[in-house]
Amino acid sequence: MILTTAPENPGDRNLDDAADSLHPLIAARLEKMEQLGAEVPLYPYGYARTHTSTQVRAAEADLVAREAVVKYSGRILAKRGTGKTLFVPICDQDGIIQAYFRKDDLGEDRFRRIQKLIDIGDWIGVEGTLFRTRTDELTIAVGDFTFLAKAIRPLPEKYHDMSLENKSRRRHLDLAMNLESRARFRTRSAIISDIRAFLDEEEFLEVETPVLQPLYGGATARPFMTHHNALDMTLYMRIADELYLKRLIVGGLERVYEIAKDFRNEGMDRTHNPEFTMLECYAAYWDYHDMMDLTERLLRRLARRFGQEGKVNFGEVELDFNQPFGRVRFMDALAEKTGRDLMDLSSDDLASLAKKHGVELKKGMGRDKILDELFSLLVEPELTQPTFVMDHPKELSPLAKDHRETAGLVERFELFVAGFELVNSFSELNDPREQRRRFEAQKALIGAGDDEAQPIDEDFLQTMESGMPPTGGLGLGIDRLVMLLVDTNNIRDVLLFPHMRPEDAPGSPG
RNA sequence: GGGCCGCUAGCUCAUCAGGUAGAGCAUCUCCCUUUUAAGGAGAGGGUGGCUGGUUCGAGUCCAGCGCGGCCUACCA
Repeated sequence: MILTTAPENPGDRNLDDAADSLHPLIAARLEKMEQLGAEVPLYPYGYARTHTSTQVRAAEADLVAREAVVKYSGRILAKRGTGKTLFVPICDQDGIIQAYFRKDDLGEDRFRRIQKLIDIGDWIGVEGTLFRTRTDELTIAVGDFTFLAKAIRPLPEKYHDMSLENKSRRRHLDLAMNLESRARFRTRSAIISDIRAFLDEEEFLEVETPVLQPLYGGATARPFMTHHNALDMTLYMRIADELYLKRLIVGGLERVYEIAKDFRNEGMDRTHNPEFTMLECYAAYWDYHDMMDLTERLLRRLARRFGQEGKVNFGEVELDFNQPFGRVRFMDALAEKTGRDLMDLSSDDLASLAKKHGVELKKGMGRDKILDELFSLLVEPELTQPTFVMDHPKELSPLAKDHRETAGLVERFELFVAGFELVNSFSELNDPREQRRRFEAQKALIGAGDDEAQPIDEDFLQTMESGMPPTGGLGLGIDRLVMLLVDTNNIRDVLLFPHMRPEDAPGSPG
């Protein structure tokens, strides 16, 4: 819901015009703003604060002893008046410090200004000395104050939580009202910084590759399409960084990584957003065993920094990253669940077995796809503690290298935690002839109606023909990692601006 | 995509059985010089998501649509 009776976007409307159509709450604030403007600048250019809330609290003893005047600033969260005094909690980035305004100290005019013209939601700077109230609340006794900015719209109610929808749609209000929401997003930022620090220590080079690509690849997903006007050509938003990062390996950059948005034109739910953040990293001379080692060290470090000594509470379970991660071969796990070695099964027998276990068989489903479905159904839900699933069927992994011992498999692993896939990695395929065959097989899948299969990328094949060293590669979903570490099961809690459907019905006038 | 639930004041929510709407916070007026979900007295504020239907009468019953939440299936 919105305050004004007409357009949702405040930018669509000149708030000074058509006052009769304004919401009364906004009209009242505009009126006060006018009065206030006659007394003080409405939009000053800065404020020279001396202390943040954290610094005030840290230095309290010294500041009180010296009777020092501090200058502190933030947003007004509430006003509690007793006629000739006023208590005002003021929130800055880190926390809240209460200010105490007293008529006798400020004089008639200035006290009326804070009492009548300045609203909850406004920004203000206060200067004064510190004291503790009767109820032991650290407080600034205000000697003077400076108006910093006006809020024309009211803040949400302070006592009840906003709905998840409102938090997601109006993140500025969520952040304004909920310090724990700010903390969650700071944790996200700290996690990403720490991943960068780790990879930098491991001598990986951070790079940037194109978001707009003439051809998409590196994952199985439907892309977003867009159009370049000057070139009059279709471009795709990337679904993965993989093919470009491998070009850099071919070029001789031995360890590269990118943390960036990928875009997949698929369903949305509490674990999927159309754009999401992915870490991909590639190391020359490494295989997937080396990547498992890297993964384990990275996640253990993060769990020690952001969890409790390497353990992470997630919902009802405690995830332990201190122990060596579990390892299970893809086919072994399936064999254990079904009591049969599925490698030797005929396609018909496999299909009927899958059906028995509740797999929905669709047209164009190859046997490896069926195996994948079976695995999702039977094995994944039970993979709570960090577990590497290794050595997948070939068809599902068109960019992974053949297994060095077992025909029909590739050297790949996925790391599962709390039942969902966090990391996907392989010994990268670097034989251009084999890569071409894999692309041909994908093309056949597209022909058979699989709209997630990858198109043939001639430019990439040509790159690989220049010679690619043995390489290990890895992709890690950052959003899901953050969800694990901050203990939430909804991706909207870890995305500042998750994609939301428009509130207005489509086609309504702008 | 499927199932279930929801949409009422700026925010969070009530409204039993169909008789055209209430509370707390916020806003406005008044009282109160250490409050903290401040308190007290009063006032204003509503296209009950949208569109249709049933009915003398619909926030309430029915249908369609929109948006959201949870569960479920799939791509990270």
